Amino acid sequence: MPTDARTTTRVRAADELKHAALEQFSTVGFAGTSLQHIADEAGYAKSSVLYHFASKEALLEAAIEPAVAGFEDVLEIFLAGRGGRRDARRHELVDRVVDLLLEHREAVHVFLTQGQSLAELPIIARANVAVRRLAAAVCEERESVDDQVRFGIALGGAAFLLTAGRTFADEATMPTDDELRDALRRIIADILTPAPTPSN
Amino acid sequence: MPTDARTTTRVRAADELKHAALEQFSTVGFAGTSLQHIADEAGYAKSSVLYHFASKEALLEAAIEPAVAGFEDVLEIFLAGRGGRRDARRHELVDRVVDLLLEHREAVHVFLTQGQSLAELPIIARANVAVRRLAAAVCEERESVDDQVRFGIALGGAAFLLTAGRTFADEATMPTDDELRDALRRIIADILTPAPTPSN
DNA sequence: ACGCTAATTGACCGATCGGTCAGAGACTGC
DNA sequence: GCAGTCTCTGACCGATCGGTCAATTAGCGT
Repeated sequence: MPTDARTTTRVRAADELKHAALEQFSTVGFAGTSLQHIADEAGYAKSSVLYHFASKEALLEAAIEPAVAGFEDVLEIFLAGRGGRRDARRHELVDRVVDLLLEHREAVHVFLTQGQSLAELPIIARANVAVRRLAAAVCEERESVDDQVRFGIALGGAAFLLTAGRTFADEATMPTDDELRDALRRIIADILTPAPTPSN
Repeated sequence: MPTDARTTTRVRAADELKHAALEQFSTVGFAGTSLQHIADEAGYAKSSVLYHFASKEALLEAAIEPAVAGFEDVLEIFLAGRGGRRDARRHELVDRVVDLLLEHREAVHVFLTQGQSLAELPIIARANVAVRRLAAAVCEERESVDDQVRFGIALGGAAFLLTAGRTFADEATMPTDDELRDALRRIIADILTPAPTPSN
């Protein structure tokens, strides 16, 4: 059993590597990222990356697993919940998903935009299942084209905004995360509710 | 001056390569795509790719330039237009952008999601400028956080839906492009119009 | 039939890829 | 002080990367 000092050292190195890896995976893609570059960014040698993680795929899994687990948790909470009206439950779901997006924005961007090409990796397959179940839960029995489009735009759009969107943000007008959280909660709930006639 | 047969042959080869390249660039990313794989997909040798295009970067430029030019055109039409109310002009802009997204979905996905990491390439820099100008045009003088978020979600979400979104689409429920066009026009216009009070 | 050019290809180049391995320091418990 | 373990590293491996080049094939006008 390792000592505290050892544990923190090991954990810190692994965390630094995961963080550097996520940044690269979400901007240049998994296939386009080299272990050498990740190591350089984090201040280690390439061999050190493969000491802490068995392979490039294992590093990806370790980096995005918390985000995938978060989606699964949020989904189960929503599916298990019986109390409250449908509106309230859905608002809760949106709030939780927005929190997830803000906390794990890079990881979510990775498995949303590369879920196709990396589908053979178990962790990505898990993420794809979670996203599909989330879509089914949000659209419920209504499976019209509009509902699918609204869900896809809301989820993909939020993920885009929080990562790639920074490319197009004006110089000093970058909103804080709290401003973003507030805006995203309102706007996404708005998008998923198809402009109901006010008396509905 | 080449003959018709020669021209069509040359054009067809270049088009096949551009099409194969776009599919790879939009799914695994520019850095993660190899010329060898592009050549294999299109049925040519790697040397042939570099015969038709001076470099990997030149291939990217040739593949996405029409999409970038389309954005620039749509933007200028919108900025030059004086007639009609603001609503009508904005609806026209949305319709044209949706058409662009449907026609050039892969190219748009490329420069939206990789505009950060490829910013040093001239064609990508051009695309980034066009997107920024489009954002400014849509939000006009109103530069609230909400407006920026709505624009980012609408554009990024639509691009996501049309490419990566297929990963999560249910088996046989894939809508046709015409259904998508119709839904996108209505929903995006809806998203960009911040839930006006009905009597407004 | 001939020469010319466009189109395509395989062989090859240096660099970099993901991954292996033996060993060098650093720190632990004894 | 010493053995043991954890962390980290450079040297090295076969494969693949983007790119060059000379040679081959095919089709054109004359």
